[in-house]
Amino acid sequence: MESSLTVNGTTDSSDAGACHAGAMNSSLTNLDSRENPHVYTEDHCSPGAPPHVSVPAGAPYPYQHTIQPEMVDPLTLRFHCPCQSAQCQLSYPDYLLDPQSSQYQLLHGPVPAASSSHGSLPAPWFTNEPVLCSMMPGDIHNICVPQAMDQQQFQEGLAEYTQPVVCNVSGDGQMVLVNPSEPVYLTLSSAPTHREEDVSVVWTTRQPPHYHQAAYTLSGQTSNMQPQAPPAQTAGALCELRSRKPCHCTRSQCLKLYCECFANGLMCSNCDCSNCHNNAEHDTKRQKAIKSCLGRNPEAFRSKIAAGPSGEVKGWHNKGCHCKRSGCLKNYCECYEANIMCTSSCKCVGCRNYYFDDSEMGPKESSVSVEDRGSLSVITPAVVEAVCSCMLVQAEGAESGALSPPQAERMVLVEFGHCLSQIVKAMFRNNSD
DNA sequence: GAGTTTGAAACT
DNA sequence: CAGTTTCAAACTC
Repeated sequence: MESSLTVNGTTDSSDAGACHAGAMNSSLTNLDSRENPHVYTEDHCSPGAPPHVSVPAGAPYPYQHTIQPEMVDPLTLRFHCPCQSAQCQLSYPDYLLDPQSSQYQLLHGPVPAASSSHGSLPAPWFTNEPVLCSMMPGDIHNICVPQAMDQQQFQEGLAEYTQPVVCNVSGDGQMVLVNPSEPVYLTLSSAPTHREEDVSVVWTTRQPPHYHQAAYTLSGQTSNMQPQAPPAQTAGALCELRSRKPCHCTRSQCLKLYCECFANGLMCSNCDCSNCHNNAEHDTKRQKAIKSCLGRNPEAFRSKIAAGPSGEVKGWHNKGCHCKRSGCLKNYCECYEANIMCTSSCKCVGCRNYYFDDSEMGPKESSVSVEDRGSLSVITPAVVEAVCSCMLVQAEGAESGALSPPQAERMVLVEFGHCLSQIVKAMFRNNSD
């Protein structure tokens, strides 16, 4: 998962030095789950990518801070320490880490829902990575509960988890901590997000007196997360989701990725589909279909749109589009539809959906000659930021190593050379396509 | 609303 | 992995 937060505790001071090629080639990402899952640093190699660790957890370290709720950036859902130090290393608070005293734990590794006896829980929808603030709004379906499950099913299902789940939810800054060892019946309410047709999810409970769940809202004007009283119940609906457009499938039984509901990890509800099997009544078949899709592509249910450089939703298409006739200027194009520009990952023909310095222009307004596209599609804002980050890492490394200014300058320039080399290679690849 | 176009997903 | 078919959404009239 190209998630934003990661976690590990490997001592690896070479990470920073290893920044250049990896960051440029993989274009931001690479979750780096290693031994100690509890500490992470901001990643300066690849904006939007998971931070990784260069100092072991528990080691005395002046820049190590504990995550506080107010550190969550309401827009990016990432943690930002107020110390602003490039070397800052954040660790999860004790209440999330201590399995003895805490009702919460971080969830690591695949959720064992696949072994669920009744098979009702959506194992493939759960991320394989730690989920606390590591998910983008578009990933909300990763923690969705099948909407047709009744209370008993839901409780039975959750009871099978041995670890509580810490869920980060919605682009509105909602975060929910759920303890499945004392499961409660969750309901969901929705709120409008950046796209009118999208709906983000807010988990709430029916307020059992002892429920171990906390919902926090980051209101627009305040940076402090305050416990939020559960909103009014949305009786019945366990899962309201983004992209709640009804599908019109006729032949796929809504059990293939052609079906947008299925592709979003949703059961069909109020759709115009025929012969639909994407519902609780056909759960066995549905689970089989999910497995089948994951067999073909383990990332099948992940959002195709990666986060942008600062973690915002707008970023780039993971696989890239393959448009041939639309010029990537119609909604047939997945990039255009997501209001993002095509990148070097795309294999489109005659693309006109790319960035040109028309400043405020988005992908749907900008224009530039097709000939320039090869280079422009390589030097995306993400790449520029990645280059800057890599150079910054070198500068910081030089600083911490007490190198002389000329030596530091040299390190930075060498790094820049590495990055430039990668960019040029990418341009040639692009132009030769 | 019917028919056409389009490109992703699925299949071979 | 490339080519073909299937599919459903987007688009046009």
